[in-house]
Amino acid sequence: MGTSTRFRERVYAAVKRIPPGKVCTYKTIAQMLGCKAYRAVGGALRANKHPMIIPCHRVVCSDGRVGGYFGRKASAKKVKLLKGEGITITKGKVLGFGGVLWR
DNA sequence: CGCTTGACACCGT
DNA sequence: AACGGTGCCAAGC
Repeated sequence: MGTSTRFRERVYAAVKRIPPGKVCTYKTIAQMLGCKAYRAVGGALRANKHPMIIPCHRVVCSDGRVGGYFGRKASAKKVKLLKGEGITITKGKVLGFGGVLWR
């Protein structure tokens, strides 16, 4: 494992609870942790070395845009993973965002 | 200990 | 709708 911090572990714990076919936002994760560190949440996910265990592809932007993946602003891989769970992405945004939003 | 960097969010224009 | 500036906060140097 890479550098382990309490903050990151809290982020990972929250992300692991997102069920397949649903998405959550960086903002919501931060709120669950009791803070507004939206960007720090992205930073924690960027450090995630176990995407198969921590489903970070289910974390998207608050306006429905897919957001980044593995340090990149955009990723076809992230879109593919989401589509594989039944989520439709149109023009880089989650279709029916409110309906697939978890929590 | 201080400055910079983000896988973001929000507001004004 | 699309930019651009500002704010949030952990991590890295």
